[in-house]
Amino acid sequence: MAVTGDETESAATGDIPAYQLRSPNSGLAQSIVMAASPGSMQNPSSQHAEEITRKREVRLMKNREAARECRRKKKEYVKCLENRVAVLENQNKTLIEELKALKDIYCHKAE
DNA sequence: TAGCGAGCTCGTCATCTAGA
DNA sequence: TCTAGATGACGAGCTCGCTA
Repeated sequence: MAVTGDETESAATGDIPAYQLRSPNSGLAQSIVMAASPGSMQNPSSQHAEEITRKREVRLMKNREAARECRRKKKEYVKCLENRVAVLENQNKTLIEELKALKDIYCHKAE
C-alpha cells in the first residue's frame, strides 16, 4: 500500500503526529504538569484522585510505547521471513537447475 | 465530484507471562 | 502473589483508488 506509518502520523498537519491530534490528553508531560499545578493545595481525597489519574496516564503512555515497539518488532519479523522465503526460493531454483544438469550428464553417459 | 470499500496505523483494553 | 512488559483484539480515523 502507499500509506506508510510515518506518512499517516504526519498526514494531518504535516509535522504533528496524527495520534497526538486525536488524543490530546494522553501526554505524560501534560499530566505531570497538571499534578504539580496549584491544585496540589487540594484536600487529600482529590489528591488521591489526581494520583490515580496520574498513574493511569503513565500506564497508558507506557502501553502506547510498548504497542509501538511490539508492532515494529512484528514488522521486522515479517520482513525477515519474507527475505528467508526469497533466499529459499532462489536456492530451490538453483538446485533444480543443478539436478537438471546432472540428469543431462547421466543420460548422455547412459547412451 | 461525492460516496464507498479496502487497507493501513494508532491507541486502548484485556489477557498472558516471566521475574521479584 | 504482585507487577511490569508483551501481545492479540477491537474500534476509530485516515488515505487511496474506483465507480456512478
